[in-house]
Amino acid sequence: MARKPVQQRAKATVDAIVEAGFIAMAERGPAATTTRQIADIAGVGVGSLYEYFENKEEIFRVMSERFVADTIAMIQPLIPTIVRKPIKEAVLDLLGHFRDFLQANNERYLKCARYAMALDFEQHVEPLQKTLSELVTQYLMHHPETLKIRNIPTMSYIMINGGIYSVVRHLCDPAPPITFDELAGGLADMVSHYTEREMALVEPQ
Amino acid sequence: MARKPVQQRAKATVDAIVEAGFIAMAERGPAATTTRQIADIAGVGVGSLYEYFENKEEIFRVMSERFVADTIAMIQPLIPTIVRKPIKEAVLDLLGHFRDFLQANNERYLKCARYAMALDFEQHVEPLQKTLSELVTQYLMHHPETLKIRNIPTMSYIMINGGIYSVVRHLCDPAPPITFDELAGGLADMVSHYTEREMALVEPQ
DNA sequence: ACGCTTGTTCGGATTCAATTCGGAAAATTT
DNA sequence: AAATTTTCCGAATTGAATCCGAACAAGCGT
Repeated sequence: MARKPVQQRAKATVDAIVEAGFIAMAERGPAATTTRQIADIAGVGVGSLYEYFENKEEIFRVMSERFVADTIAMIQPLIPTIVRKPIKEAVLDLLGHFRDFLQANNERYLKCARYAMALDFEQHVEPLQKTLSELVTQYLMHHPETLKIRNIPTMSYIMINGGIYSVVRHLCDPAPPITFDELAGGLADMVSHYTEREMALVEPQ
Repeated sequence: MARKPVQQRAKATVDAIVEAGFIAMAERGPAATTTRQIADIAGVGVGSLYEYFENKEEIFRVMSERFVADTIAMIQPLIPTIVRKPIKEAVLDLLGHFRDFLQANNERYLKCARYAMALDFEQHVEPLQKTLSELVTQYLMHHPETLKIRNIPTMSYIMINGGIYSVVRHLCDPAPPITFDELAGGLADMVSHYTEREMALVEPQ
């Protein structure tokens, strides 16, 4: 950000620009949105964009950050409930909330996720990964028997990355080969089967 | 493509442009490559780009298509060998080849995959998905006992999407939290455990 | 080999979006 | 209410993408 807004009026301008960024991106996609469009939607002059943002990229960057922060804020309060559920229900619950979140406001965040996963690829989603890792850790602590599972960091990595991508990809697909419930159920089965099999393998020793 | 090259000379020009596209993309990333750079690397005038490509985007599109086609050509001959192996080895084998393929030529295709997954998101990778689905089908036919598994299309969808993304993401990450071998082993365990657990569940009936 | 048609190359001219800049307007401070 | 700081703006600049028509090369029938 080139300059910090100090007056109330300026803060409103910054908000309007970011908001306009979401609207423009949802309408035409990130590549096709111009600075003039964003400025028009926000109701400010083009020059104003550059008072608070280095360039167009930074507007998208701030949008990504807000998206990730909102996602985390959505997940955090779910954690206490989720960690007490059986594994399969826990996954289904989390995925259901995630889908609703992505689709809210005319899929604002779904479109953003698609973009965030594209350009940044790791930069901004990292805090989200961290939150989900935290969720996994807490889940394991609530289910001590699962602590025997090997390779927990690896499986966590796979499920978080693969899971997020599969869901975003699926929701973006206008003609998906499977339903969302099948996908969610599949991911839940994947986790629960892995857990059960691992525990069965370790038990005999 | 605006026009088809009919003479040999023109075909060479088209090839040089696509080749230059790969080089420029590997050096600076897709967003920072200009038409002039591509033209300079290819050793042609900027105007020549537009003889055979509608616009810069189309150059990237053709690159994506070539990448996917090459990936498929890499996988096809592996199928007969892979389908005869135990599930875990089969996955490890496939992933190893995939990694080597992505990293060849100074990671040319890895950089391309990152981009292909970004903008297109489904358009051009679809043939690859199809090839991998075919591989799964053939694998199942060589291991009839696995046909009892439920939700095969769903699991196939998850493993293909989540697997490709996890691997590409991991290879792009300059400081990955786990090693590639751990990732590959984890994916292989994921598949094999799921398979074993599903077969155990269906057996008793 | 020669003229004619078609295919190819090129780089300057054009278009369009991103970014800059300097001054006007609004808010805040003195 | 003057001075100072903050904010806003849109015309001007910059640079990249794209167009275009002239010049060059290849194929082809005679």
